[in-house]
Amino acid sequence: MALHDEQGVATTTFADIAERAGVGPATVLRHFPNLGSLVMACGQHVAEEMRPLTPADSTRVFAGQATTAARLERLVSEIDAFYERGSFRLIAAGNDRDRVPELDEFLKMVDAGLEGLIREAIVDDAPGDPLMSVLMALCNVTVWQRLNRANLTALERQAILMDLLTCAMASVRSRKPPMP
Amino acid sequence: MALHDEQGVATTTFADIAERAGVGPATVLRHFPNLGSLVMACGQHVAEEMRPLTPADSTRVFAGQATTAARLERLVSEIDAFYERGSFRLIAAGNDRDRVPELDEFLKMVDAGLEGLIREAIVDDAPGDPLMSVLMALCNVTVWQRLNRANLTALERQAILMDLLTCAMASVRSRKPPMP
DNA sequence: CTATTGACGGAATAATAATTCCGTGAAATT
DNA sequence: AATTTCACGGAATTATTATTCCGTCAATAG
Repeated sequence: MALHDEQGVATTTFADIAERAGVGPATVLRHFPNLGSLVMACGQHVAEEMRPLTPADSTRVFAGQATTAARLERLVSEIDAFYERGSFRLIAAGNDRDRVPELDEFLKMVDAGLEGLIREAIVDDAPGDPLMSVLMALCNVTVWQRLNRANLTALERQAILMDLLTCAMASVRSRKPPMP
Repeated sequence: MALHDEQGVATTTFADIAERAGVGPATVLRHFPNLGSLVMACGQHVAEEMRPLTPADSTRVFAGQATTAARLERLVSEIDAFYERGSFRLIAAGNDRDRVPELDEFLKMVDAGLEGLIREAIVDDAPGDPLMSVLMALCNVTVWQRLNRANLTALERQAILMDLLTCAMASVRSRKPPMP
């Protein structure tokens, strides 16, 4: 995992891993007969450290929040914390996702989990397909990454994202008048 | 360029290129002694097809637009067209940017150009560092990509992005009261 | 105490890709 | 017509990495 963090997944060689682990290359190969199995194994630990968001977090995160705005507020705070934990690895995984199928799987799962949680947050507002796409776009890790690089405190960052999500909801709704 | 589009830059081998070109591997190597020079050469053509935005486009794009809102409107339309032309390759390049220095260079240039044009659009509003970061985040190609995948027309897409940029400006400004 | 098991890892091998070499032939020059 | 030049590309070479092989050793079972 350290090496994958330092130099990326696909560029790390089995020999690199063996050396860092202080064992022979053959030993690494025995435990992980191919890159896929190694990535899967790392994935377990990565997921633990990163704690991806899923609809299962819904009750914990949204407990007692009656309004959509209140839930969005909580959602943003969770997303911020999540990316604080995992943005680095999410981006690294993204770089290699079409070289390593297991990384693609993982990222799809993370994405699906996030989408589910967002749905829970705005469940009152009958989220349509376009709205969800827009919200997912705003909650993307690259957006967070750029916000994070800005000269902003965590609270400012969250406030801005909150504003953007709210704005997105209004914007999409205004363009899709309810069917008569 | 076709092969880079089909299977990515770093995964394409010189032999692949030679075969596709109907020549021997050595011939490709003579013209492009290393991957970097090949990428640079492709970059010329890619840039032509993609026409990255730069502050130089300012006069053409913003001609006669007196208000910030009007300029933003034009900006969004340009960005949308730009990504329509180039999002595919921008993303592919992004995947290999830390394997191929030349791709990194290229993307930095594109980014700088876009940032410059955005600055021109909001020049009236004394753009601060944080605001620019937020706007750049929203104008990121991955955001566009997700909006594009949504069930939206180009005009809807642009309208939403326009709303988001406007909202971002208000949001950042409200959080950074002018110094007394 | 001896036999068995199985993880270990250095070294050999295979696979893939980059890079060099060198003979060939077509075009340009004399 | 003879000579020079030079791009070409098949084949050999090198480099890198994955993968296999097999002898060694420590722990465990009998």
